[in-house]
Amino acid sequence: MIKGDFSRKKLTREFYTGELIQVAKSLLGKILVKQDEDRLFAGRIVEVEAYDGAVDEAAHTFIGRTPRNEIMFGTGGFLYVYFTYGMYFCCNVVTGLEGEGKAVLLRAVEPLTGIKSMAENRLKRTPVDPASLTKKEFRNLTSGPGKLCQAFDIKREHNGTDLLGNRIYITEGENVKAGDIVTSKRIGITKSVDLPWRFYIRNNPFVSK
DNA sequence: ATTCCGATTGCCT
DNA sequence: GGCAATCGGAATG
Repeated sequence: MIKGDFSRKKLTREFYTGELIQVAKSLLGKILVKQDEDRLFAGRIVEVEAYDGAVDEAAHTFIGRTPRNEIMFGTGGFLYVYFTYGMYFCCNVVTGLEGEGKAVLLRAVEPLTGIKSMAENRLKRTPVDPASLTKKEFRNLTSGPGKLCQAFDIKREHNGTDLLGNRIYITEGENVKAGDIVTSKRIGITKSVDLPWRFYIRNNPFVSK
């Protein structure tokens, strides 16, 4: 359905510079695309979390500007990629304006294109026959922030990527009905734990946990 | 220089 | 459900 479909419109700078929570919810159902030299990856965004350095102790920007969070303090529409737990990467969509320090963590996507490559990246062996994956293995390709970055091969070098460029970008997708968006507390954090800033598509099998 | 610990995952009981 | 893996960023000495 999406494979080979380049007709969908890219999200604009105006979209990304909008209000954090609005952007976070609106990202659900959109298509994350990564075009490598030899491979194309695409997945439908099904789970996100919002982070806001102005009020949110869990945000990397809460402590003020550092070399690490420089991209997150920039203007909306750039990718903030960070390394965590000594072995994983997580990627965020920066939102708002220069200096605000707001971003949306991409927590899970539903694989659409490049599934064979995603499986090879996740299982760390090659070749992999996608048809041989069990339902559980298939779900496990992109059902978490570290998993989706490994599947898409998103790493340190992609920090700061302009989402209006041609390497990594997000396009329009299928509309998600408001009633299908679930709001909850965020996962895996120890500060500002009560902010209801996790959003996901109801009953989607790729949503983490 | 040293210490602490994390926006995670996978394996073990 | 518990916990180890693994390392870089930030704080502290």
